[in-house]
Amino acid sequence: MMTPQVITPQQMQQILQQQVLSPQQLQVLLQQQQALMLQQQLQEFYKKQQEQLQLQLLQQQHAGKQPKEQQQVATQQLAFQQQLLQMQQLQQQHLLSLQRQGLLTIQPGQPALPLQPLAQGMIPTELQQLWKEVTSAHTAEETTGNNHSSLDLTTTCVSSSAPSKTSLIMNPHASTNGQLSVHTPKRESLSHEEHPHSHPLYGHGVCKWPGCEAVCEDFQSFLKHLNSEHALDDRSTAQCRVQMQVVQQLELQLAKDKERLQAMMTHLHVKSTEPKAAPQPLNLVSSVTLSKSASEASPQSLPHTPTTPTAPITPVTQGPSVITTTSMHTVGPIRRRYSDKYNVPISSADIAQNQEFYKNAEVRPPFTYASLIRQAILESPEKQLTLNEIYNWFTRMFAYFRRNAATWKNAVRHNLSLHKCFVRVENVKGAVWTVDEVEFQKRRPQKISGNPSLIKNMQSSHAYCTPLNAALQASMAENSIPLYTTASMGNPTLGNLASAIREELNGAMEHTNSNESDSSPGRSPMQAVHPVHVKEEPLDPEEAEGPLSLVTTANHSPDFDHDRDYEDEPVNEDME
DNA sequence: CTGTAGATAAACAGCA
DNA sequence: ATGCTGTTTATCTACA
Repeated sequence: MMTPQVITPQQMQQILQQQVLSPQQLQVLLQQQQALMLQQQLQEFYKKQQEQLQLQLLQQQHAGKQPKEQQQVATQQLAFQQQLLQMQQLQQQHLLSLQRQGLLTIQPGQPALPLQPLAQGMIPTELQQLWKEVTSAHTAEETTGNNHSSLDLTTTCVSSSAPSKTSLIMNPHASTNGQLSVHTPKRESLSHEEHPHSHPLYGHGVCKWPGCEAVCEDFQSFLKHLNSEHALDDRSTAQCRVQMQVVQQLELQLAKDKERLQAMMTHLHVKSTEPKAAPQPLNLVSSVTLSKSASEASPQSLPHTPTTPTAPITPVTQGPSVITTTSMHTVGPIRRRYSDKYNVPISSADIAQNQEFYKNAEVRPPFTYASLIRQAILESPEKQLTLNEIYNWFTRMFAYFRRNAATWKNAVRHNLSLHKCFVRVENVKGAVWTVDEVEFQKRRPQKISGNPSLIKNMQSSHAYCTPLNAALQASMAENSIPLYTTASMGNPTLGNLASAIREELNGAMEHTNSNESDSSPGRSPMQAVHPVHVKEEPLDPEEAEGPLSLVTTANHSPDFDHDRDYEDEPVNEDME
């Protein structure tokens, strides 16, 4: 059973679901899978990236001579670059996740192999760096961790079920338990890299254990916290599993994006000089950007991209990524508008991925304040939140909102006051804010004009079941987007985020729906995303399967309180 | 060009 | 006095 062979996601899910194996066994299994997949993926990825870059260079040379074609090509390239960036991001995230949990350790000899030859020219510096860190972290952990492996998953894991796991170490916090004070600097916290105490689970003065984020003044208190709050128990184990799920989702997403990238490359190889591509940019843009980003995919907004609205491009790294041509790393006050909505991610996997992404990367979420506030409120058990709880939600869910508190908090208050859809309700313990769903929908009545019947449908249907369901249903109806009911419902966070995102999609979708739903030959933007099919069973097994209930239990375990300490940014936040 | 919506900034009042 | 909460106004930008 432990043969290091890549099993299918379904199999993995099955195993996870049935829980026939002990958590430890599962983890070991997952490690294997992840390490294997990761290696494969990275190899492929680098190959493709290299190819692509060469292709782009060629194209650029050609395009320089043919002004007319240049535009198309440029557009395609932009989309393409986005895709690649996304891939990078995904890779980074993936590695980060694995690394953060200590799930990933790579055999010292192996990882460099596919990299070395490429390293000279093409590999993004951050990836190289990452590899170095991963490998060095491995050796560090291996040498130190072996000496005093205290009570942690590794110990139990290795001793109980997988004695032969020498190449893969699953070790969430061996180093911390073992008083390893100087840890290999992790890319995770760029701004903290100079700090002597750096830990993948510690950054910005908060514990980065998934869903925790307790404030720890210094590294010592963090260690204490880690040992007391995240010792080996059911909860930690569950959370660990959840994190594995997250990683798995990322992997799935990565696989899909790779496919897409492949298709794009194939397409460009074959047709890059074909004149037919004239109307293409539009379709290309809509489908591609829908999946992610590329505000610059629109030719008009040339050097202007004020920030990186949605593109999961972590500012985590120092060097600009190789393919980036424009400055993609600014994170500042910006004004994003509807254009952003075209960039909104769509699939369930995207959502999961992005949720995790926004939690960790200081990238501005592509949603309006109103949508976010609504989301926060709808996510709450009672569908009502105090202002402070809303603040907390923002900081919890989006790394971006862990800074510039004065600005966005003001904006939140402003939005609460301004929009009729937010209703203040006097409560025993003060005032809470609720959402008037009808009002919220009213905000842009004409926008859905492309589909009047759907509006009625939705408005009557969401009448007043739970706001969440209403929102989801409405969104589903409006956008004809398949909703992975099990997944979304299983996990309020994902579900609601999904609904938020779909909400934001309204505008964009209405567009594409009314204007071009059938104008694109084989791939309308919607189809490009997913086959239409509403609720119930998870669609293609790679998508939404998975015991998301797991996520729920872990993320919302009874004693899981995150509203505890979300004072603004953990004080000393004045980087930049 | 105009209207609308969102983001941001800021002034201000009420309250604890 | 201070900080938080909530309201309101103004300005700017993006977009249809």
